[in-house]
Formats: sequence, C-alpha cells, structure tokens
Amino acid sequence: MEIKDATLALAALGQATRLSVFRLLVEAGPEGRMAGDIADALSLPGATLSFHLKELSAAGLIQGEQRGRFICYRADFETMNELITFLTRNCCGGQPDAACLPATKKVAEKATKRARA
Amino acid sequence: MEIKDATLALAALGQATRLSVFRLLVEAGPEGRMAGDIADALSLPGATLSFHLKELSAAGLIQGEQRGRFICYRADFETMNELITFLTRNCCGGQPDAACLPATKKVAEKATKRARA
DNA sequence: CTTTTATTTCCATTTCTCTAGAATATTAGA
DNA sequence: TCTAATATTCTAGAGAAATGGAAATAAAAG
Repeated sequence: MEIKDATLALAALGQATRLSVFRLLVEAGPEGRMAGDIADALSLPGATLSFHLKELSAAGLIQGEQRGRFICYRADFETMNELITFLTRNCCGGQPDAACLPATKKVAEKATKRARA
Repeated sequence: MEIKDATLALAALGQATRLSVFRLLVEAGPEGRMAGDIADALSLPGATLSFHLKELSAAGLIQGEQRGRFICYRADFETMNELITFLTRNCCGGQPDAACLPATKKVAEKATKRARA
C-alpha cells in the first residue's frame, strides 16, 4: 500500500459516521449487512448513508454486492490489514529491539505469509 | 479507546501532510525529530507544519518536548497501538475462527499484556 | 406493465479544513 | 540587554466535505 491509498483509507475512517459503519461491518464479519439494515442500526437517512458507503468503497475498505433488491456490504479485511501494515512499517528504523509498535512484527509476518499464499 | 478518540486520530492521519509527518516520526523511533528538521525533510513552511503538529498532538499521536530552543517531537506508540486495537476489536463478532483480521488476536494480546505491566 | 421496495444520485446549504504570510512568543548566546 | 534562531499563533481566503430532502434508478413481485 502506498501513502496515497493509506491517506484515502484513513480519511474515510476519520469521520464519526463512517467509522461507525465500518466498525459495524467489521463486527458483522464476512456475512456483511444490508444497506437498509445499517441505516436502521445507526438511524441514518438513506442519502447520508449512501454517501458514506460510497466513500468507504472508494477507499477500498468495504465492498457491496447486489442480493435481490438489497445490497450487502462487507468490510474488506485485506485492505484493513494492508493499512495496519503501512502504519507500523519500519517502525524505529526497522530495529526489532526498539519494538515501539508490538503489532509491527506479527502483523508484517502474517501479511507476508498471506501474500505468498 | 473510545470512538471519539479513534475518529480524532484517524482524521489526523487521513491527511497527506500529517500522515507523512507521522510516518517520519514512527520511523525515527523514540528519539524523535526536531520540528525544523521535519520541516526541512518535507519542505513545509513553518506555519503549515506547526498547524499539522498541533492536530497530531491534539489527537494524542505525537508529543513535543522542548530541548533548548528546539522542540523534539516523537510518535506516541501507545496511542497508535490502542488505535489498531480499536479498529480490529471484536472482528467477526469475536469468533476466533473467522480470523478476518489476523492482527486482531496478536495485537489484542500484546496490548493487554502491556496494560497489565 | 404497474407497483412496491431498496438504494442511489442530484442538489443546495452549511460547516469544517488547509494553507501560508505576517506578527508574536520563547530560548540561547554575545 | 540586544540579537539571532526556532517555533507558534493569528488571520483570511480558497477549497473540500457533510447533510438530507427530493427525484431518479433498479430489481422483484403482483
């Protein structure tokens, strides 16, 4: 992930309504939730939710899939993991001893394994 | 970390200039870097950098310390880890099998250990 | 093909954010 | 104390983002 993509994703998450939507989808897992369901859960007007879903999609953080006349949205966990990797990458100049971000090593390992698989 | 703090931190990072500044400090590690040094590295006018440093400070992502007539800024790794924990918390309803966010388990463990220490 | 339901796009309004020059503060050294 | 160096606050203008009602679109059911 490049800085441009990371900025886009972080800006998308740096907004209260969108962060709530995203967290809802992270907790929902791979099954996701219907748009209207999300609107109900967060008491959002359709137009407002739609605007935010679009932003999250553009940032690659969620994906929507038509299901009958509903649309099912899911969190994109791969993007999320890339984002975390980006944020913690080369922490403290890459010296493992410094270990300022405990996530760094483990997350990086996992990401590498997944990329190879 | 609460949603309000997470939003603040993510909004702070969701801006190209600030993300660059923060990444610079993450890579610098606990030693940090002087404000002027950062301005040079990123070719930023003083007023602009100062504005962004203030935002990052307000979000708890960095801290400044006076050193002679310089000010040394460092990344706040604890906040960063809390943020990652927040984002990945209760992924997929907390079912470990789902494992959509590999970071979840490891990061959460580490964060808990540190909090107890 | 018409209606119902789900969601999105359009649009105008309001609000917040970014930028950087100029002025101000703070510290150290001569 | 006076000056140079470093960094912050003030300020205003330009631009971007958020909101939500109304209209449009898309899909399925009758």
